[in-house]
Amino acid sequence: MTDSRDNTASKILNSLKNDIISGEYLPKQKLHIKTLKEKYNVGTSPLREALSQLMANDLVVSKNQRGFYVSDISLEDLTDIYQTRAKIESLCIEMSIDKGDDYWEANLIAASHRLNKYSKKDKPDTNEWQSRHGDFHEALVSGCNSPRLFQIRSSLIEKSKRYRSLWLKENVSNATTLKINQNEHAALMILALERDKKAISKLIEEHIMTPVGIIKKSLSQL
Amino acid sequence: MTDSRDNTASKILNSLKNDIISGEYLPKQKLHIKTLKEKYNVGTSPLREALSQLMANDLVVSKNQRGFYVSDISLEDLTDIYQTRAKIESLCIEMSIDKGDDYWEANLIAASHRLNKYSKKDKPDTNEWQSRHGDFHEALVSGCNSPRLFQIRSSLIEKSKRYRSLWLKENVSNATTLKINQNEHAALMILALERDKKAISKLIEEHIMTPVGIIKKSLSQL
DNA sequence: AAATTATAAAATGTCGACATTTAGTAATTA
DNA sequence: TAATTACTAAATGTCGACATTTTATAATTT
Repeated sequence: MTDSRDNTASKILNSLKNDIISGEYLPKQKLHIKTLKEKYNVGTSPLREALSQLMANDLVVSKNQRGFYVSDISLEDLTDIYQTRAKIESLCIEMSIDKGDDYWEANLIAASHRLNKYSKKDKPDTNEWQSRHGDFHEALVSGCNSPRLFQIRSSLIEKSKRYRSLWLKENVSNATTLKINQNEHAALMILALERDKKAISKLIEEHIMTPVGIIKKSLSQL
Repeated sequence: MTDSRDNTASKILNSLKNDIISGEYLPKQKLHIKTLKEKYNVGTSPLREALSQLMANDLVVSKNQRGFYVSDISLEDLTDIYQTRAKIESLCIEMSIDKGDDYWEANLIAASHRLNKYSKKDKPDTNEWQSRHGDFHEALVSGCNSPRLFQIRSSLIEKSKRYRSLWLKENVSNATTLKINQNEHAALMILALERDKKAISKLIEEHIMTPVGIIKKSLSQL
């Protein structure tokens, strides 16, 4: 992943981004230049270049002469992110249904099967489940074939992951996530194969909004 | 706009962005560090920080040890940008219709009036018309009230402006732009006030896609 | 002459230093 | 004691220098 042919700024960008998304740095936390330089073993320039890119991604904010901070979160933003994400996902799926071919269908069925099997496991590994879960949803939208829309989707997922991470930090167990919507996934696949745009739009929006209530509750008591 | 309390990187970012969007720097054109430093009278660090942010905005790309380039354009990307933009705009308007109140309606009527009046003028100034045109479309979506969706919308508009600029560069006259869709705007307003989501979605998507054919033709013969 | 190699020039990306601004602490005053 | 001021320490943002890589040019070889 981190090609040695990449420059320092690119390499450090990923580390920093992951550390912010995973919640290692908390919202509003100051990102001291000196500390980061030592932690990631880099000089000033590449570090600031990475931070500049994160600013453009809304993960970092900066005030002149007062340095960089992890961007703040809020209940309003949580709702806005997830709602927007739901609408975009719905859009992607509708376009998938319009354009998706046999390969899209086959790939979707396969991804669904992999997720289903793993969901029924006794002691499922969270990372593996999340990976399969992500793959399933990607299979759903993969027929849409719009790079720009995908980019928007990815960027929103990144931002929502931040909220999810912060929530997971509070709740050690995440059995909730795994159980909440097992049958919804099956329903989504069926509706996709039936090319029922209206029904699948409704369902996917609800599906994506499901965690919001839980995260909201957890977050508001901090 | 360019606050003196901003740092050098922020100030130069806007100039650079505008120069790329307006087509002063052409697609694939190399952005020599030394040249830019002299042109904008800045040092290495803030310049590279600005370029880093533009990378995150997809206006600039970079290869390690081979510097920065204005990101390329293509017919496929042109179509993708405008199509995505059309879908997003449609989404914004639908949400506007759901949430828009009396103030939204009033503001929309006012913006429509300002655009209409100016469109009937003898010798309209292009900039003034574009300003009023932009205001009208913003009035349409302003009820949607989702910062994140607005941000996506702005970013797409920026990217589409690039194509429009390149096209304008070829076609000195832009009377086309002004005349193409005068009555569509009136229709959009009426449908908005009637809260006819289905009809307005269809119309706005067509409306936004209108320039694509023209730009495509102009661009493909370069 | 075409292709390869060697050499020179130019450009990139990184670093550490420095001036300037901000934040923190102690001293002063009311 | 609380509030204001003066001072010190820390941190930021910018610059120019330097090592490394790439590109362009000339020389060599087949």
